[in-house]
Amino acid sequence: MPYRAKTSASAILDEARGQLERDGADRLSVRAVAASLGLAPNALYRYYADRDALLAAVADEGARLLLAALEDAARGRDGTDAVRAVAGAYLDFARMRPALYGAVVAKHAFAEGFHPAHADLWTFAVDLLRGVTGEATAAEAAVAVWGLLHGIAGLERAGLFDERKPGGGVDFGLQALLDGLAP
Amino acid sequence: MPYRAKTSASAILDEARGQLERDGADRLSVRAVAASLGLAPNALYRYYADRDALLAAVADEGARLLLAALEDAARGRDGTDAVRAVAGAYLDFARMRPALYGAVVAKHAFAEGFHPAHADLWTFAVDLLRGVTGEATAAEAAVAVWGLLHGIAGLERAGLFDERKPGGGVDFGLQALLDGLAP
DNA sequence: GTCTATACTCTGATAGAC
DNA sequence: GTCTATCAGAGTATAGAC
Repeated sequence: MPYRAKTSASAILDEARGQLERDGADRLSVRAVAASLGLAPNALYRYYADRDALLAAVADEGARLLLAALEDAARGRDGTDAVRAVAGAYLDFARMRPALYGAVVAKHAFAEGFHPAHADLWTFAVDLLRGVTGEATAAEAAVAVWGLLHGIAGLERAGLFDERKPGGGVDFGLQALLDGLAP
Repeated sequence: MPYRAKTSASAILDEARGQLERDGADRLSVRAVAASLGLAPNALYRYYADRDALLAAVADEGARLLLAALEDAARGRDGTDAVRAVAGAYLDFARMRPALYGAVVAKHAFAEGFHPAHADLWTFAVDLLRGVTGEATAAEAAVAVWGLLHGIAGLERAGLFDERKPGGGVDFGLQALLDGLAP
């Protein structure tokens, strides 16, 4: 074996995630990742088919990290308390790791192929809302709550609240939605 | 005047919007737009400083089109009826013109510089919700409703609902939120 | 003042040698 | 599994034709 492995899929993934979080998803470059690892410009193609595959792997890793943060927030709570705590953790994640969050919820993040971590996120959300609405409408409620959080995060990132920030707009909306969802 | 103008800012904008809606924002190329207009690869730089400026112009145009669609939907209605009609029009716009919608709500769409069309969208949303909640909490309610719609649109685009579609998840969430907002 | 020609750098990607 | 070499395409800067 004239050429021994100098890297690994996980080392590449770590470096790619770092660059994505630092510079944004748009500027994630296969070549830059390779250079940071001391490799030839195309060495990564042994591990990931193309740039999109690398991005998808970063997104899956991000979904795992997000789920872990949400589970932490929910531990020891239930009902609307749990939802409120999870909502805070969700928005914190979106605020503190915007590029990684963007990759998690990017176009086709859920649909394309099989993404176990994304499926786990969805299962977690439905389980969480089951404690508020009961079994019958848990899925619909999960869509609503997740939608509200995702939307708030997106509008925040787009800068809608920069100057005309309505104090506590997030809590207000979540409270109203939980009121409306109460059985 | 030895050289008559072969193009104009609005012709460039139209062609750019067409290519963005056809191929997606990622693949909007200054060179391709120039080629479609029969110009040299870099002729557009007389009209737009760089690719980002062109993209911002397309986003502003998109915000104008979205606002027009929402105003159409609201005409002749008020209260929760108006909100429901506008919500339908909003999601239709996001579904039928996904790339343009994405440009309207993209990162820094609202914050960076002065975007009159985006400000008009925000004003419209607050006016709309004032008819439901009254003056005191109209802004917070607008954040909540817009957030819900934006989030649902984003999760739809990401493919969350592709196979486990909860029937009428959107209507369910909007209804719950309106219930919670009712004074 | 408007467009063309040219060139530079960076990107993703492929082919084939070792 | 990694390398070198190479390609096509992108954004963009500059110089100059008219």
